[in-house]
Amino acid sequence: MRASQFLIATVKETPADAEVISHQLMLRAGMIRKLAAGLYTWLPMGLRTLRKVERIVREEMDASGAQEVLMPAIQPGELWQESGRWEQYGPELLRVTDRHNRDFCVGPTHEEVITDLIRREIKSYKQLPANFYQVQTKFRDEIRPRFGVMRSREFIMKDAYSFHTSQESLVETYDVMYDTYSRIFDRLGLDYRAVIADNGSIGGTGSHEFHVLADSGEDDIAFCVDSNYAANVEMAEALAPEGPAAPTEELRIVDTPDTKTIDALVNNYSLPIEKTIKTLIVKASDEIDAEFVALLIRGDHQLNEIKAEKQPEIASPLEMASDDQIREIMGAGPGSLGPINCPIPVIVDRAAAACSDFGCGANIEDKHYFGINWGRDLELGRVADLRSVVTGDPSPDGKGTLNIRRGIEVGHIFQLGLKYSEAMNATVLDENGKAIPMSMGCYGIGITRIVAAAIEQNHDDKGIIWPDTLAPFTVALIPLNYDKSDEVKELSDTLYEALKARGIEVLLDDRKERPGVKFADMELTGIPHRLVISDRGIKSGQLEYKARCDSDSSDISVDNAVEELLAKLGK
RNA sequence: CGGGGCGUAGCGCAGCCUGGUAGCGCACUUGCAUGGGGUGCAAGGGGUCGAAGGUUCAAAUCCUUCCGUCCCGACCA
Repeated sequence: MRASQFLIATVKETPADAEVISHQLMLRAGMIRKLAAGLYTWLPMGLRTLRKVERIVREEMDASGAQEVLMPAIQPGELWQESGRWEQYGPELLRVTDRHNRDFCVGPTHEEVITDLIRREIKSYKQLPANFYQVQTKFRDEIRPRFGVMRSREFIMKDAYSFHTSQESLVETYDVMYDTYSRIFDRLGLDYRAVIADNGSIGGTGSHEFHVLADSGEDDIAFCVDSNYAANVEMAEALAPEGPAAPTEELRIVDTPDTKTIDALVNNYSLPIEKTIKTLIVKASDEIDAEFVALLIRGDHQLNEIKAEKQPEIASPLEMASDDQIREIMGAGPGSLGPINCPIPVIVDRAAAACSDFGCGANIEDKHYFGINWGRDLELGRVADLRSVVTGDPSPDGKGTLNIRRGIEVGHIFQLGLKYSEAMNATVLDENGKAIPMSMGCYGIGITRIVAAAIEQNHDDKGIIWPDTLAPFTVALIPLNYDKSDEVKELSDTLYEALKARGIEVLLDDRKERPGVKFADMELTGIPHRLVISDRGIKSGQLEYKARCDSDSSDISVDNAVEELLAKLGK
């Protein structure tokens, strides 16, 4: 491609509304333009990279045995009524009506459509298992679209759906997809983790999210530094520590005016924060004979709502007691609460249960107990895993310690089980001629989001640094004085044609621009290899080559330029 | 949804407080010079100041409403 014939829409200034680096660089490099909130046009420069991501995903999906289909973006509301999601889905589902006033939606996902297709087309167990995928535009009316294509309303997703006669078969395909996804993200050159995920409301048995590690991510990922264990922070189990140690202090009650927070307790009474315990009052579930439950968490730890909601005694969704309710039940306000003389059931976090000689509120205004020990001073209540893991906690797989980083979710694989097939009556006949609902799996990859995630991991102060696999062009030929020097023009054109003939994607920057402009644009857009063609170089017989990711340039001989350049590309 | 910020040329912004008919930088067009890191000089083109209503002799500026857009929030005792 000649740069003079290609829209190079680079800009020097960073648009004011771009917050994260990938969004800034995609705008500055002329990859995307915003049409409206959460809606983006892909310009030629961006689309070339988007297509590369798609191609890698297609190649690996095809290699896994999945078959490509293409389903409509607009879906009949009837199908969503049938699955029950027309009511469940909420305002994120963009609903429209046609001229006959019939309900439709712009598809945020395609379980209903594929299930409808398969129940019509597949009748026998002999046709299973089968896995169908598409690369297609989705629409989700996000509350808050942000970060450019990272969380947009319209986006391109690869979604796949598998069908089975048994759970075993589903797990088999699930494992194949797990490996396929790992290969895809390896080929994309991303630093990622396969994360054990919450099944959420969709139900089912197994689920992994694939997260690209980046500070701009929207999820906290706990992962083991010594093994491949990784989980959403909400999901990671906090193991029980050793303890408690034998008591060394006497129980005593202390006047603690103006001490309503853990910080104040630690600062005013030089108590180590691991020796403090906070008491949270939450609504009880219907299963027990109490209105509220007290949760005990170590002062330096945080309550994990998801874990708490899973406790049978606790109401789900989690609801904290109001200040007034707390005073009424406990006889003291927030900041002075504790387990001693506590009138309501208590659940103790594992780490709190391992504390000795600890301090907490006395259920009397402005008083705390210090030197508390379980067993000696009060009965230990039921112990449970209630807190979120923190950096340095032991890994639940017993193989090292946990680290926590932000992650961008770029893929999700999911064992759906019978949820849709039962709701929509998608059955096949088994060996005995009996109709059974098909087990289903679904597998998504955010194609557009991957482009942004890749930039988050591959950039410097000059711009994007594409790996060869994702770059819009592999080589930039930068002639200096292309319009004035016949020698430069001739050599540039010759090299351009020769490289094209060898299947290399070349951008020949034949624009009538100054060298600095061309260098800056090629660096901003992240083209991984560049070759400068100048009179000076021709005279000396050596052309300057530089890789985008290297700081130094090297020479390539004029006479053997194509072969030497191909060698640099590893071809 | 709650809170906050911002809407002035394609982009980045000033002007608004204290009303008097719009400006700067980049980009764009033309010319000359320059020609290995966003070059210089000169001359140009481009704006219903987000929209509607109001106050006023006069509104980008003050008031009201609406719209758009961005950020933050939706445990911690």
